[in-house]
Amino acid sequence: MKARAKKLVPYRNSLAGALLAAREAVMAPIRPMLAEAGVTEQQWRVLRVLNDLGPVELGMLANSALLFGPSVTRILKEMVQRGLVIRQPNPKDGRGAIVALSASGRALIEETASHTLQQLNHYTRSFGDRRLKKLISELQALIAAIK
Amino acid sequence: MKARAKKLVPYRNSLAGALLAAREAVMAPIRPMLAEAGVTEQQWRVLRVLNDLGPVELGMLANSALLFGPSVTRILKEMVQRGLVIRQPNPKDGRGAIVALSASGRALIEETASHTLQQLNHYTRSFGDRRLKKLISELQALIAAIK
DNA sequence: CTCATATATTTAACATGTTAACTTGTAAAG
DNA sequence: CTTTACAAGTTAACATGTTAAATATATGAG
Repeated sequence: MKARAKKLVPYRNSLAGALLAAREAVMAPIRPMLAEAGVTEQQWRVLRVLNDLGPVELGMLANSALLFGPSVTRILKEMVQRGLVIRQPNPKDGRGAIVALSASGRALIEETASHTLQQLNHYTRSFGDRRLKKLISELQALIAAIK
Repeated sequence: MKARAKKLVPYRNSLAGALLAAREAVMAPIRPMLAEAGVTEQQWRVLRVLNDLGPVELGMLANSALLFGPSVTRILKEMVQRGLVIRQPNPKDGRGAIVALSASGRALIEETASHTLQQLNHYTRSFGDRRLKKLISELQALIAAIK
């Protein structure tokens, strides 16, 4: 018998391992689409969150897009230059800033979403629409349970 | 009437967003434990996979630990120096190498797992043992479905 | 055997993740 | 007011992610 730590299951069967593997499997076909549109996965998250929330402060953006503050600073620097987002000082707070989608950022979302949603359709056909919705709600329930 | 393209849901309700958020929530309490043991999350994945599989080639290790080849090269360089793993040329293939756990690597796993498994217990108590197992198997089914 | 092609790993280059320290502005006692 | 504590972003430093190119060896066709 091979000496193996007693209760550890194989990594792919672990919670963290399954989550990471699933995320990788889901994103693998989507990343090329984002590359086609000229955005990284993180830039895409920023665009989506701005699309969800409208103009927001950087801290809120970072939390919502699951990014760190320094990453947001860096990522926004380029996105502002490319004209995808607009950044303005926060009139309510001299320390902070407000970021919002530009028209061209919005256009990029529209165009790219048409491709990624097609891929999502493929997932729902393979896995089941209801089943996929259930999986997502269970993930959210897990997050709520362990917080 | 033609089927209309579905709209983008809020990022946290998307499949990729829920997977990323769940992974982050699960790992947040575990990362400090790994830091305590002196390993990064990626080094921990390497140790776990070696524990699962025994001595393996680098390519297999990279795939199993969900790492890229260059990352494995870099990570192993330090782990070999620290004596956590042992690296030897592959007698069957002059290009490759074989990596295996050292005794101290195995000891680190044993000790750290006792902490991480305790945290996992907390998850199962909050979320339900059966429910958690079901979630993991659904994640694996999703991976299989979209491959 | 020799050439062409494929595979395993490394190196290099740059983007992002991650933590800590720093800067500036806000808020609240006193 | 002024002092002190806190909060928002940035900068800096280093590890890892990620792709492409380079190196070395293996394999198969002729």
